[in-house]
Amino acid sequence: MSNDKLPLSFYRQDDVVNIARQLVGKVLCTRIGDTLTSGIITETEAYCGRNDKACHAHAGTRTERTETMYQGGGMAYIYLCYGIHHLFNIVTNVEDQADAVLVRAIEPLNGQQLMLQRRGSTEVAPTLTAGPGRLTEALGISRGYDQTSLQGEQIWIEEGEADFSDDELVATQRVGIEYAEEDAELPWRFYPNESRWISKK
DNA sequence: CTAACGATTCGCT
DNA sequence: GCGAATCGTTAGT
Repeated sequence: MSNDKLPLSFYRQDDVVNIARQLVGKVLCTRIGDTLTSGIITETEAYCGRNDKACHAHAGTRTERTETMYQGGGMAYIYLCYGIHHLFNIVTNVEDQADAVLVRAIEPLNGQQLMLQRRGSTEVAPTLTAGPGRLTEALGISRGYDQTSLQGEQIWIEEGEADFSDDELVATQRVGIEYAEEDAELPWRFYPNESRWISKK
C-alpha cells in the first residue's frame, strides 16, 4: 500500500465497468475545512455514456449539467439528487466519452468525529456512510466541488490495503434506475461479499 | 415559461 | 413498508 494519489492513467482507462470493480477497496479522502476525512470504498456503480440508458449522458445527451462527464477522466462529477442529496461520481475514460463511477458507500477511516458531527449522529454504524447521499455528507462533499480534480488537495483517492479478487466481489444490478429499461439489469454494481458497509443487500 | 421527475433518506405506522 | 421532503435539471410549449 502507499499513500500516493491514484494517477490520471488509472482514471483514463476505457473500461468503466472494470474501473468501478477496481475502485472497491481504494480509499476516498477529503480535506475540506482543514480536517482529513477518509473511508474505504465499499460499493460502486459504473455508468457508461455511449450505450447506457441509466447514464445522464447517454446517447450523446450533452447539457450544462452533464458537461462534466464529457471532460477527461480524473475529476469529480457531483450533482444534486431529489433536491436534497449530493452524489459523488468519478469521471473516467478520455474526453467526450462521458463515463463515470458512482460511489455508493464507504467504511469510515480517518476523521470519524467530524463525520459524526456533519451527519448529526453519535455512533459509527453503516447509516453514517453507507449510501451515496450519506457518504458525501460525512465527507463534506457538495455540488460546489463539481469538476474538482482528484489530483488536488481537497478530494482524492489512494491505494488501500484491501485488494479484492473477482470472486470476493458481488456484481449485481444498479439501484434506483428502473427507468433505464433493459439496461437496468446490467450487473454494474460492485461490493465485497462480506462487508456490512453497503447501502442495500 | 411550465411542469414532471429523480443514480435518496428519514421518520412514522 | 410507505410517503414526505425539496429543488435543480430537462424537455417540451
